[in-house]
Amino acid sequence: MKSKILCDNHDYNPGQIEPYWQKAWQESAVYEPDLLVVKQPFYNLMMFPYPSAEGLHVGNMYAFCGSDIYGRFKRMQGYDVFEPIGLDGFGIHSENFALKIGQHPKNVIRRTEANFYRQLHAIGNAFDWSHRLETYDSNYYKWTQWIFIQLFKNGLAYRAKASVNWCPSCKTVLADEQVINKSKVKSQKSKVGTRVLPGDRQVCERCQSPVEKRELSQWFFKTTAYAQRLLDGLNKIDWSEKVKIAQRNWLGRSDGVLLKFSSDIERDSFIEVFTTRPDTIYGATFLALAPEHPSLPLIIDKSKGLLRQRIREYVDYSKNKSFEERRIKSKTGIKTNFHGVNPLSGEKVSIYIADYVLPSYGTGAIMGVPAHDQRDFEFAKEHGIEIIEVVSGGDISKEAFSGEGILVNSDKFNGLSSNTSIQRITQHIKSKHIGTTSVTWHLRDWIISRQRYWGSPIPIIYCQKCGDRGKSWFSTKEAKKFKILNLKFKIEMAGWYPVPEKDLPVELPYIKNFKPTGTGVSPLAQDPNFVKVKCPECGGEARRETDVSDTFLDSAWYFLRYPSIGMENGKWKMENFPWNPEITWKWLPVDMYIGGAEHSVLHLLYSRFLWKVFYDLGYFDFSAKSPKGQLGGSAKMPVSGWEEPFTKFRAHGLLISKGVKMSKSRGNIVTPDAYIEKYGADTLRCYLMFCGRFTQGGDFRDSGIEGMSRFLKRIWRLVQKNLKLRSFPSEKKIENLKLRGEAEYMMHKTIKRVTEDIESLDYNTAIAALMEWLNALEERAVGGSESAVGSRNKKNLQTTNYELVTREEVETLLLLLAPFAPHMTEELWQRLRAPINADKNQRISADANQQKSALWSIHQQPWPKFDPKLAESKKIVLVVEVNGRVRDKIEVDRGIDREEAEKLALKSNKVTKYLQNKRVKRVIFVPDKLINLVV
RNA sequence: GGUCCGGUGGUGAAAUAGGUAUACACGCAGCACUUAAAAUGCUGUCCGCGAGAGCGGGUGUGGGUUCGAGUCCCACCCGGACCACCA
Repeated sequence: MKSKILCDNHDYNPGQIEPYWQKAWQESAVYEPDLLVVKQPFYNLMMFPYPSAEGLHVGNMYAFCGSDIYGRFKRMQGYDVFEPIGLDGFGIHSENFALKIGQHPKNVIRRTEANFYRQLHAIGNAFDWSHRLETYDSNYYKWTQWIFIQLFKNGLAYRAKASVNWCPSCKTVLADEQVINKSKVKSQKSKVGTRVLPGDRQVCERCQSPVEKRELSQWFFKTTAYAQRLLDGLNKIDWSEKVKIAQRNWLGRSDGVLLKFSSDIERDSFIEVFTTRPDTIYGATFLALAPEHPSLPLIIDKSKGLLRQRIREYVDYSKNKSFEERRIKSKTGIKTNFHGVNPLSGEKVSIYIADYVLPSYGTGAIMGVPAHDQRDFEFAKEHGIEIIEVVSGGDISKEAFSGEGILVNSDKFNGLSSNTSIQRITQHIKSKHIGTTSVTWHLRDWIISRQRYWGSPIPIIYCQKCGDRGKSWFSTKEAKKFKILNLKFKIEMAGWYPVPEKDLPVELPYIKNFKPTGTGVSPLAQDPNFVKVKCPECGGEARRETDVSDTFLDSAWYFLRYPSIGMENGKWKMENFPWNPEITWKWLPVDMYIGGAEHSVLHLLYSRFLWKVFYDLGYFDFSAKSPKGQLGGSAKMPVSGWEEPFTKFRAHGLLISKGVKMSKSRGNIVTPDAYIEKYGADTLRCYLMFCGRFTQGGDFRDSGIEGMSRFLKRIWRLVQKNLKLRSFPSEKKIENLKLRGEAEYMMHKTIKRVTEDIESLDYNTAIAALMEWLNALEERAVGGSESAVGSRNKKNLQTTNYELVTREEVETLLLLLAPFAPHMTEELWQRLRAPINADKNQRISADANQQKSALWSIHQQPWPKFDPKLAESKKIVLVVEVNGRVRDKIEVDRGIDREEAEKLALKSNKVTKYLQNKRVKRVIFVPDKLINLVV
């Protein structure tokens, strides 16, 4: 390592300092803990970016810096912090960007990768660059494919027909997250008076055409099998409450009953419905089936003449209807000639087909209770169906009453409250065997397939020959080791085989015309060399699956991969298993995860799902008996156990610009590069964190950053002058100076505030605390007050006021600021620590040996400690109120008792003026805060 | 329509087991330094009345609880985020 030459200029020059220390840190691996050896692992993770656009904007930097500050803080607290970084480069975002600029994704990604990593270096985060990963690297997606295969073999990945979002203009399937509400678009364009109305259009994010539905065969992951555990697990983890709520809502557990209405469609047939309101069953005056309901073919078959024709037309019409039409407010539907019988009232009710009934929720059929459900109410009005009130409390002539009330028109349940009757009726239904209690979820299975190019090819092979004979992987010898007992599943999967694991990865071929085809087939289908493959079972001609997997699959496990990268040891080799057992045991689950709230329900839910699958499949079983190998090193005992991947998660707020959200369409995206160039990364980092509370976001304005620049310059000057003006021969003495009084209190108070504020991510107030302390230190330096420090040479004091700031204070200030401004504090720290050349009375550069010593950097120093007693002032301002109004403030000793406080309060003229000789009826005394005299 | 979060000076924002509202910073004004400007430093800066001490008002609106409410409760208005015909 070359000798470090410390910059000796007086001026703060971030352009010179920052690259210098970034290089030095990397050369001596300050941020690269030995994952196998270190004792106190702390996995500090931030959501990795998708390099889709023109580069990182300050919103991204905001998130990364916030995470980095926490990691640096933890490192100084003695943890061995691992803070990896990578790129989520596969997926529609990146592909769309490539389409937009008319270049191939494989070429674009090389440029964006370089640009992203350049920006990520420039911001000065404590990344461990030796563990980076890119999801589009075949060394990575090999294992994404492997994961797909494990799910397939365990019956958790299956193929089925499903309606998906289809954009007729872009001619492609869209992910759910690419379908947006038109009203949103409007309100973005003109802020004036647009309101979000119900039933707004669902449009394509890119071209704004209305999105349609299409029935396509898709691969699914069975997330619904884990619904209950995904819900239960939320209680074990320390996450932002709003994210937990969002997940609970998305999982959407509804408790209700499944109820059978006997029907005359066929002999002994029935229509089953789900309801959460069994108390309203007596008011069910019709049944409505989704057009996709399984009994539709039979109904059409058994209907006659014109009606048959009309039902068929209606079903076709609604199935192909765009979302826009189907979401329209009017409730369309058609009456069949069939009937059901209300199992409680015994009334005969008509069966309708109505497309406001969703096929994918509940049973795809509902009992219509117009009096107590608004949608049913509208439908009944339109179709002249009887409306019977069974819960009193509303006015059902105007609208449905969905609240709770007292039951009427409900036979023997009349007079009961909704709550009681729900229990009683449910009991009744169960005892009569006409229904059961049931749980329905909003969560649906995860559609994995994407008919796009830029993704990980789904590693599955289809063999027509085997399929015709009803054979599949599930009829192979290997499959017997797995417990897939569902016969129907085996039949449905006929012809499908996973790619043999030894053949992974299935490389994404270079396809010149990577544009979405519009035929519902991925562009990969164009490449015969890719498609043509031998059947792994019969050896005959077969074809590959040409869809790629959803990019959310790539990002659902990346954090498991990071620590293992480049860590081949013992029995574990990268090509054997995706994560090193020893390392994984030691480093996972993630200790702190920071990311955007926009991923509350997608990424964070998918990650939890996969993790639970891995757990069930024994991939975290690293015990000696496990086939995965023996365990070594010291393991951490995760607080949340091994069933959750992220022990702690905090959502950062949204950084807005000039009052509104940053977006391309508004043209208010701020890129960090120019700011780093002008002010330096440290200033930008501090300013970003000062904009507002980290978990709530902030407003980025150019004017504000100037103030932060001033703050850092003042720190620089304080330390620099303190260093320069200090006479070296007496340095020893200065070091021994003891703080006392106000100065001591200020220091301990500031350490306390900064420590607590960083822990709770309130970085803005942590910086404010540092500013307040700096103000106090400067005041002392300029004012020359002697009282703050121990005995001093008075003569010396006149010329060297900056010496009034002690070494201890200067060092503490730098340590507290280090997570926020890592480069500048490092430079000043090294200057303070540089040895002195006695002859020249100058500091000399630290040499290579010194900096090679294990803990040379400021970022490796222990975090300052505070004494809780010293962090409290000796004196406090006691507020004196009369009848709850502030009348005086008196300075008293901390810990003053009630009697003493009252005595002092009554001495104050300002107070007695308001008492006017009236008798004090009551005295409220809040220790060390206030005394309130009530007259 | 649902769920959640927020609404505090000219601006970004502090302060919640109920206890000094506006910390910290920006901006602005005045002053110092300068030939001048920049930079820097100092002083002032919630609003109204007042020369001043001081008095009164004030945390989206209207009520309530309390000795005391930015904070808790009820109703409403506005903004944002996420979800959305979920039975």
